[in-house]
Amino acid sequence: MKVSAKGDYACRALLDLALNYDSQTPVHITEIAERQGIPRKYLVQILILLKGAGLVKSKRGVEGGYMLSRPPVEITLGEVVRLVDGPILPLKCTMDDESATCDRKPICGFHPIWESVRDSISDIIDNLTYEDICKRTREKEQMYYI
Amino acid sequence: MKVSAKGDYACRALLDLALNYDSQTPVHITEIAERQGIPRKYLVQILILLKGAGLVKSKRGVEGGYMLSRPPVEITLGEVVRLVDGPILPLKCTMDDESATCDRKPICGFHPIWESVRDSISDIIDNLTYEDICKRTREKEQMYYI
DNA sequence: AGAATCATGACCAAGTTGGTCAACATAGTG
DNA sequence: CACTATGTTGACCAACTTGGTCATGATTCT
Repeated sequence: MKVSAKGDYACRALLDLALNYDSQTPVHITEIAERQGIPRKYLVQILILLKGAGLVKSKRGVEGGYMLSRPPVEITLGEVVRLVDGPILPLKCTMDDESATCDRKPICGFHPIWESVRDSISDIIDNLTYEDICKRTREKEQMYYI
Repeated sequence: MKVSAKGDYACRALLDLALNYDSQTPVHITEIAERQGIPRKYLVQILILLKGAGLVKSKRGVEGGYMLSRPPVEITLGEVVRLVDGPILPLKCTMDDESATCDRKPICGFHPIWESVRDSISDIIDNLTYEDICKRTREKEQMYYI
């Protein structure tokens, strides 16, 4: 698996929005950027990508900003990572893409190994929703401030 | 985790040598390259890297070539992948490197998540030796030829 | 109208990837 | 010794990716 800086930024930006989900008011980019330590101009691109995928929606104008378009419980970490950074474990051998299957597949001893690696990653990130992550974050914040 | 083409080549080249380990004779580059479908000139660099790490040893001259410097049971897949492609899950957040720890670590909800992903990958590849992989490969070859 | 904000596309420097090529060193053979 | 097959090394390179910046629009609210 690879999680690029961009992927990390996307995950954190979504967490920021998820923590704000209940208020039903948009958060604007500058706030997210400052709170999460993400370059503002770069964050713009990332949010546009997330919007294109239907994860967030935006509101223009003075009181504008971004908000989650689905409740946090319906967004998994795996969805976000795959959207931004592409397939988990991008090795020709393991791509399900019919065009790129490697011809050694039937005799390649590594094939089932890479698949099991990929599956064990998926198990974790596909079963983790932003609700879980919010909960963890709030717990951590509490511990930190007491 | 990321497994580049180079990493894949290294894994396969070592498998080729591991399958030949019992004969105690060196295999030369061209053979490995042809059997595994690796560009010959590129394979040279990879083998030099593996030699530098003490995984293989070489013999020059007419009957020269490469051979494993340790029995297959003492080489894990994790060792190879980390050597060629660097740390599993290279995200600042998860680097144990003391210089690069992210300052949000104590409150970052993602930190433990990435760590558990990394650990579950390590569990698989660090407990898999080239002896296991040889065995799997031989079984597959049998099935294929019958 | 004007201010605040999102939207879009062009651009860019630096690093990584996946190689190739030429020249040299060494070991075995006749 | 000379020759040849092989390993060794280092320079080089094109293409792509990463992680951004910048200028300019387009909306929306007041």
